[in-house]
Parts: sequence; structure tokens; C-alpha cells
Amino acid sequence: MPVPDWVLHVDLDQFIAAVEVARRPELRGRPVVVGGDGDPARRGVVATASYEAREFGVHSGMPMKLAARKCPDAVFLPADRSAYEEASEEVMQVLRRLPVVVEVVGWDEAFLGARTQDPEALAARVREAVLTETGLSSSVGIGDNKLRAKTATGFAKPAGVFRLTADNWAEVMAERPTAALWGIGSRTSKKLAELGLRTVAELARADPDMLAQRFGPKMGPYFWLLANGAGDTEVSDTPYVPRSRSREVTFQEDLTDPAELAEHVRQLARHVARDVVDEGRPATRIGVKIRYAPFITKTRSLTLPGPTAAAEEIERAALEVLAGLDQQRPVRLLGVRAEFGTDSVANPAADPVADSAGPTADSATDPVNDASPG
DNA sequence: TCTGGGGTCCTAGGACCC
DNA sequence: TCTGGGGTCCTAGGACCC
Repeated sequence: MPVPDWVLHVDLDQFIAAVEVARRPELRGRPVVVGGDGDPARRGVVATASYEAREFGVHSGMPMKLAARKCPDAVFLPADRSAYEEASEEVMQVLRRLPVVVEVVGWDEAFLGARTQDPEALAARVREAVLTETGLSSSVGIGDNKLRAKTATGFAKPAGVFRLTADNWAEVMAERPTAALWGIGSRTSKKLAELGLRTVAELARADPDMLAQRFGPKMGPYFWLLANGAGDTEVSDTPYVPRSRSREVTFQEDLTDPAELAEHVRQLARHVARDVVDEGRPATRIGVKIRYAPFITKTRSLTLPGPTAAAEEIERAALEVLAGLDQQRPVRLLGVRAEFGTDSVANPAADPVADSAGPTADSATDPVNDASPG
């Protein structure tokens, strides 16, 4: 019998809060809320809440002010990116010492590709190694593709292991709402509900052509594949190549002075320019994001005359884009983004259209088991 | 006492070219 | 003197994720 391939998804439990507790043990067992600059009276949202804080209804994405109302006795801490990056890197190094291919997908997540007869034993080994070497608790989803491994992690949490494959996908997922699928959020689930598709099973039985009409040629069929549990199986340790770098800032008080707006855009542009230089590739496009009170967001961008990493050119472009935006309304956020060109050439196999076009090239390729939105 | 910051990918319309 | 289609680039915005 051949040794089967597995995809494992490792997710650290309440990662950010756990890092904070690790360096301040007196916080253990207390509700801890990390976000913004740590002052719940100011603008900002929760990055992570410890399980103790979650019992009060605090969750990530919630405004800090609201979190303070729900759990006034919580310990509020500012987000400390470099500490989390360092902890994350430690965890990834632990994973790389195991007999798996490691694909990092975020600070606190990775896919592992592995050949084994006993994925549960491997998952236990992963959890044990991470815990003993970093002190951090994790959960592991086991799947026959990335979607199912990632989804399984949700059932594994906290501090557990869960297996989700073609064998139990329908049993576990059929009656859940479509938003339980990784890639379907509240907007899409609402639109699906308008079509009478509320559960994963209903979406799985829908007509992919109809979905393409409603959601576009890629997303429509992709949603159908998701409902059927289809997903990529390839786990790759190829280093991540960013497509863009951006910086943005929300002001404690809305800005109304155009001169101030310009000064902030200059600062952000210089910051982005440093990021571009660090990246070692020139920017090809510069964008500005502006969020007006109450919460109306506009973006504008332009293609640079030529690729550049020069701070003056990036700054000039950002100011030019800003000049095209209404500056008479109160502004709560400004952002500047640099995009890198897609220097990929002549690799038709990498064209996502080829993947979703159906079984034209390789009859051994099952479209249901080789899904990606693009 | 509302709603961060950093990303990714897709869609759709218009310009422009052949 | 009618109006085709295909292709690429540019741009704004939508949706999603951590």
C-alpha cells in the first residue's frame, strides 16, 4: 500500500494573547485583550482576546471601546508586532525540523505536507514539539486537502486535533451555514441565501453555471467547489513573494486641514518607500486610501511611468493621487500602498484560468480535487 | 463610547489597438 | 457610413482573510 499524502493545518491558540502571557506570567488566567495602542478609550480594534476575555463576548475585530464595556476588568495591551513576529519565527523553525513541508500562511498558521500512515500521531507530535519548545498551545486540522485541513482546525480548537476528509465532509458540514466555508463571508452568504442557498449542502447541489452568472466566472464555480470540499492539495515551502506593501493610519481625531493630509501622505509614502527598498523590487503602482467620516472609504491609484524604488518618486506619485481626492470632508484614515509588478512570464501552467477550465489538458486531473479561485 | 492594519484575489467597464 | 470581435492595460471597488 502506498503511503498516503496528508495536509495538516497548524494554528496557534489565541496566539497574540498567548505570547503576551508567556512573557508576563502574572496574566495567566486573566482576561487579556490586545489591540490598537492598548488604550481602550482610543480608536482601535481587538487583535486577539484570551479565552477568558472571550467569555465576556470580546472577540477580534471588535472596537476596543466596546471590548472595554463588555469586559472592564480585562488587561488591555498594545499590539507588539515584533514580539509576535519573533515568536512566530520560532514556531516555524520548530515545524521545519519535523518531517514535513512547511507552508507559512500567517503569523500563527501553517500548512504541513506529509506522507504518513498515521496523521493523528503526526499531529500529536507537532503539538508536542511546539508546546515544549516554545510554550505555545496549538490545534491541528488533518485533511486530504488544504480546505479540509483548515476547516478541521476549527473543530480541533482549542488544543486538539480533528480530521476532515472526503469521508466525513458531508456528515460534518452539510447542515452548516455557507459562511462556515473558508472564503465565504457574510456578504456572499447573504447573496447565496437570496438564491435559497443557506447550507453547505444546498450550495453543493446548486448549478455551477448559475453561480457563475451571479458571482462571476471564477468565484461562482469556486463557491460550488468549496461546498463540495474541494481544495488545493499542494503544500509548498517556496518563499512568499509579496504583491504589495502598504502603510495606513487612523487618526484619533478626524483631519480637516488639506495641508495636514498632504503631510501625512508624505510620511506614509516615505515609510512605504523604505519597505519597497527592503523588498528589493521596484514599485510599479502607487495607491492612496482615504476614509472619510463616518466610514466611507475611497481608493485611487496610478501606474508609475516606470518601476521605481526612489522615495521622491513614490512620494510625488502619492501626492498626485491624493490631489485627485476630495479633501473637503473630515478624514479618519489615510493609507499609501505600493504594488510590485507581476513579473511572471510565460508559464501557462500557472494561469488560474487553466485550472478552472475543466478537464481539458489532463484527464487524470479531477476538477473537484484541484480547486482554487485563482 | 463604533468600526485597525496588513494583505490577497476577482470583477467589470472603458481605453486602445489590431 | 457600418460596426465585429479579441486582446491587453488601467482603474475603482468588492469581498475575504488573519
